[in-house]
Amino acid sequence: MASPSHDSSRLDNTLAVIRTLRDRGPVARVDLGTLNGISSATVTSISAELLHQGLITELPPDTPRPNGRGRPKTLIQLAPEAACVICIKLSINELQLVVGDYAGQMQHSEHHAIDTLALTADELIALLEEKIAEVRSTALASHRRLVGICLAVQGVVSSHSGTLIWSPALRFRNAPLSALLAERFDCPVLLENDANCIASVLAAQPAYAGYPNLVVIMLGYGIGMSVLIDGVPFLGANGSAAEFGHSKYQPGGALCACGKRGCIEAYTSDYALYRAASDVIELPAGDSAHPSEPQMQALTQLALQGHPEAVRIFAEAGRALGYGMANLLALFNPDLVLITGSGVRGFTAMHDAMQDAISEALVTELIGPTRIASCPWDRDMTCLGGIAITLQATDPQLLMGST
Amino acid sequence: MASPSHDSSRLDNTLAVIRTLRDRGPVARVDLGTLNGISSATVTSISAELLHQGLITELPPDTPRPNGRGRPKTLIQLAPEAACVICIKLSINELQLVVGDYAGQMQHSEHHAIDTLALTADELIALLEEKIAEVRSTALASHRRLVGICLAVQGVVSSHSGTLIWSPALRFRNAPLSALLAERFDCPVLLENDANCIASVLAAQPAYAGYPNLVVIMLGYGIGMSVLIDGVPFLGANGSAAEFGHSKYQPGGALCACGKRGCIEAYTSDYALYRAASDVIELPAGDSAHPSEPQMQALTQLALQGHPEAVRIFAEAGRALGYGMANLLALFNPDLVLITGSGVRGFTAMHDAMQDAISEALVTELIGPTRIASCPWDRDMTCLGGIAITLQATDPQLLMGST
DNA sequence: GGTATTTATTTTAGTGTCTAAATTAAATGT
DNA sequence: ACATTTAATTTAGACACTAAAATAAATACC
Repeated sequence: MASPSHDSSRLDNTLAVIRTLRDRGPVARVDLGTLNGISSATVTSISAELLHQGLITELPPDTPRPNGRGRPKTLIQLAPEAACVICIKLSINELQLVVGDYAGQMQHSEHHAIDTLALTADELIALLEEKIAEVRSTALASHRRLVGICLAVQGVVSSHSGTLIWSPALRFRNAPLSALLAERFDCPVLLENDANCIASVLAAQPAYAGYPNLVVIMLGYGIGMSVLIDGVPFLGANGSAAEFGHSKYQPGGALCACGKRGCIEAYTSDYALYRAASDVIELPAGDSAHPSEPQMQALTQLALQGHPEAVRIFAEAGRALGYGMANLLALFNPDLVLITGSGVRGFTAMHDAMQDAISEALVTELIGPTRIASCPWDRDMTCLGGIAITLQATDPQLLMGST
Repeated sequence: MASPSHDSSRLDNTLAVIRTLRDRGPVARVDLGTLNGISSATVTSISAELLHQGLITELPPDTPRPNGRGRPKTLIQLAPEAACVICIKLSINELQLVVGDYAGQMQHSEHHAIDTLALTADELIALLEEKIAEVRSTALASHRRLVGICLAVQGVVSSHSGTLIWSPALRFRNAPLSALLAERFDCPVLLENDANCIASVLAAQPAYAGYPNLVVIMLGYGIGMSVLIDGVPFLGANGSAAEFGHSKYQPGGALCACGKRGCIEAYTSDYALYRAASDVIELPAGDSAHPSEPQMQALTQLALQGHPEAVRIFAEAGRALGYGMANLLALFNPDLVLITGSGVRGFTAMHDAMQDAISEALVTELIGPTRIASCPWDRDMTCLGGIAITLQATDPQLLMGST
């Protein structure tokens, strides 16, 4: 219950300094002090230590910087080569591998088209081992060590235990991925939900700072969500919190990929939209259960141009989204809901029906002050987020280890 | 973003000691050390200070206690008279006033039958001022000072700003209650949701320890909920989070007291059950929009005894509750859901339909490890919780003030 | 009954971390 | 050249914690 503090303040302050440097690039010692509420004497002491460990470097004093009167600031920055992490994004039919440096920047990225639904658990592990080993050997040429690996997976994961519980990209379930890879590569392997990775990146952006309760909804092949409370993803008991896509719109309603009926996802996801449309509209050929990006763009265009059936389908999707959102507002009362993911392409066509549904569902007192906004989709955000999360998680060990 | 620690560890440790004493009664210094992970030298130092301030006392050494070998433990305990708090529970047609001592025990309790729905905001404030003033004068005869007042209200409150946003017990809205009373009585006035008060009490019970993500649902005239994450109520942006009663079961469904349709409350609350029943069953006379406890008990008896219409109505309520619960499981993934409130009297009659609805709504992966249990209803829990919350909130000032 | 043993509490000595203030460093302005 | 400004470092001191030693207060055993 109660569990107070020993003297962990040096570690806390060091981590805060590193985090500030990672979030904002080169910063001077004075500013590190004011930003983190510590004296510059302490910053001097901390940075001396980090300099000694090779985790940071001073920028050469001749670097162009805004000068005024007085002694110029000496900016310090994280040493990119001090460490690296590998992030693997696993989504339906695609594997993305990315190398991030100690400053959190993406150094290398590669995509592989994989028939993920055909893989067994063992085949997936073998594939991951192979790809990671390749990427690692090149990464280690320019970085001192590999401090962590992140698996960013669409679906339900138990971050704490490192077990993949269920993913729409895979046929098998309950696979303890982290443990096996951690042993093979001798470093921590984090298993993260893709939406949490994306949300972490968005939350760090200045535009979305100052929203302590942030909900991020990802529209796409499925519907993902992340709830950040003071910047920390809310995970729940076993990591399967924030499964917005499978919260209910209509008991006994449309069939969802999960096998149940009436989920928001069964109305608002790519496959749901395409399924509803292919009955009544002539659309590009292809796998209608797993519509491709061009297929979805064609459908979305129809809706945006006013095709009556397409308009109706997107409105119904928006209505389901709105009812789901009403539950979010009632239960989480967030400061901000951000809607992103590849499915934002059609958000304009859903927006009005969504707003109407929210007003229909909730009295104004319960809608509260929540701001709802959409946000352009950048496919690399997942891995950037995975890198940031992994570096932050492994920093304590890195600091302790090199003492 | 980042905001690390100064040297607040003395305050933290002192608060932890006080909290342990409040939760567990008299404890020896050694045990305070091990329970809180601090050395007993530190406990000696902290308790010397608290003794000096008169906030704790040592128990006389002859007090009967389990003896073994070695020097006997000297138990210390909070001094009840060091301070007091007043907690007022405002619910429909009733006002309860309670005085709590510094050890968190209830010292005095009184109930007043009030036609709350007839009150204007000004009349409520006047009434509260009068009642609080009375109770305070007697409380101050035996306690050194009044450190805080707690208003535990059924409905939506903004704890941070001290504004009552909406309550089913009152006709007016958006009343800044805390500020006015705080000025009048010259002490902090906390505004809390009644469900959060109850949940805090339950979470402190040993039986429910070890559930970091705890959801408490209160069935009764309305439906309340509290989400505790590591023992702390989740409030959201303006305090109106956890409005489970107004999350949706059926778009366009039954009419709710809030004016919208399809809320869980419109199926599962006392008034909803009684409304559904009074159409088809002969029931005791009375205000069917605000059924009394005897009225509800009569109806519940019918369902438990197998009256077909009553059974059907409770099953439908259970189904709505189950669908709502499914959303909770998907979105919060709690370790434990506790169902309490006066409405637990009918929980047995809802249980099976609730479980069926959950299975119908969610795949097992998303139901996860959550345990669902009911818990007997004790009407005094609200004020006990309000006292505990208020003491905990005001302890820092009390410590700083008397330095 | 006296002494050893056990356990609780307090005292002592020492460490780590922080800050304010003083000092040093490195620029610009006049 | 020298005053001014701002940054970074050094110094001196305060606080809080812990481990270990000392003290206190009981029981156990002979």
